[in-house]
Amino acid sequence: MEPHILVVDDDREIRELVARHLRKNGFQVDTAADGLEMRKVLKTARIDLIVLDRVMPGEDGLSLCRDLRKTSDTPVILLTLLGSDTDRIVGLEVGADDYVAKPFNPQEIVARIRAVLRRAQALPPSAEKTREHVFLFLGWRLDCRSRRLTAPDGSVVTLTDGEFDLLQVFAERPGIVLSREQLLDLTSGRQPGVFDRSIDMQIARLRRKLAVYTDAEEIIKTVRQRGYMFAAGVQAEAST
Amino acid sequence: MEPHILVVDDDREIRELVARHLRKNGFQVDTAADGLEMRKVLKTARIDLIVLDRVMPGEDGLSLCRDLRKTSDTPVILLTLLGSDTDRIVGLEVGADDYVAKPFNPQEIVARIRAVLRRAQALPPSAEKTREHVFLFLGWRLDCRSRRLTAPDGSVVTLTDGEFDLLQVFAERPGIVLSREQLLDLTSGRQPGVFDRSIDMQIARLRRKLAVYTDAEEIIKTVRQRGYMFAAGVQAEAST
DNA sequence: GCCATTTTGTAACGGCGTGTAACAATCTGC
DNA sequence: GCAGATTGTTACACGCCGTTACAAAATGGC
Repeated sequence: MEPHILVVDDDREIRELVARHLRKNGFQVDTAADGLEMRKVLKTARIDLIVLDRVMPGEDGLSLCRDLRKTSDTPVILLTLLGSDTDRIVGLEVGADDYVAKPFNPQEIVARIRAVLRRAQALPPSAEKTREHVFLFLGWRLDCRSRRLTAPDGSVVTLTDGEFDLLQVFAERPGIVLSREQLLDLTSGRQPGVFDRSIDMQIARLRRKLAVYTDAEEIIKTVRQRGYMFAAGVQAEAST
Repeated sequence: MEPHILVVDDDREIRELVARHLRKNGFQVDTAADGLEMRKVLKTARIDLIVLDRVMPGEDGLSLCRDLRKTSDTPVILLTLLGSDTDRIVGLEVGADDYVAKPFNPQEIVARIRAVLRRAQALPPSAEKTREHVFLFLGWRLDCRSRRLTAPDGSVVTLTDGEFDLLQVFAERPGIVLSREQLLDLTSGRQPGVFDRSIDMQIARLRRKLAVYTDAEEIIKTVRQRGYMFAAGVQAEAST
């Protein structure tokens, strides 16, 4: 019962290099040169994990991954060129489970594959998934696990922990005016000596991210003298 | 039903200044010049909150506060001289609910008193307190809300979020060997692209704080090739 | 409507936490 | 003991976030 790995890369040399290393470490390996071949393999074989080159001619690894996620939970590890920060972020936003930066250490790939696989089967039914929620409002989508926020037009921003906490607090209380003090309490940002104007900054930063698509004040309204209010009708969804 | 505030300060001028401002804002105010008077007042009157000068001749505000915490939950606001960082930390470690730096704006005191009172009665029964736990092991004491760790000799260190999460994960699983990977998963530090050696760093930093009293390896043992293990018998306590 | 005052928004700075890389120390098996 | 692997440690860099200071906007009195 060795795990079956599918390596997708247009560069034949890298493909074979990776495949060889994986076989040497006890994996069953298939390869594919592009998205077409990949889908063909996926139809005929049981694949436990896909190693996917980030940049390929024709269908890019990123869009392949995003596409895959619509229909399948098969873990994906991205091969990205430089571990540049933008690459990292984009990789996550597309639903990859991990990534390895090229040039890579073969052992690293093996280690990451093992880690992802172990984790994937560690929570197979839906144990930890119970608390995974998605908030929807005005066409926006907030994924609580990845802390990614998707605008109605599909563009994505990743929130920091603080921004996320704040937005979640709001999303759980639409139409309620929350004072700065309440917001501090609710976001666990409450520590003695912290003054409530710092909430303003978090609000501003959050609004800046929301503003990539909408006028942010439509979503988080400021209520003079009293605080802020989340203005959108929200529905929460369990994501399983 | 105005709230009753007790102002404790050896400096008569400041005491009266504060008291006057508080009365002007609708509070009932008592005053005391030292710890003796304070205790006398506390025996005879219902006091909702204590404003306590940090530095006083004789019994210091800090030790008064620490002492108070052993028998009472009455909120305490410390008046500390400069808002120096050490002061802030020490204040928290002693169980104060907030502090105000001198020289202070009278409005600020009022605002902070209101905030602390509102919070105190916002969770009066034990609503949020259910999750408040204290872990005890080998004479150590870990308060989960304040993230303060008290050594058997009474010395206190404040843990960062990461250090706390790690220690809690351990404390919940005494005698179990946890791999780096598990630790990453359990401490929510798990993000794609993070390698497991970073756990070593957290362990090291945590050990450094534990080492103020014990040989840290006695508490967090390293199990070669497999990970780390919490070595102390633990009991958890609800702190209410 | 205008001006003084209060309230909120924002840009810039700095501190703190923490991941990474590089190196030192330690352990294991021969 | 010695080589190689594993773990500990130091130094550094980067990101998040609280603060400060100032600009913009709203409010109220006239």
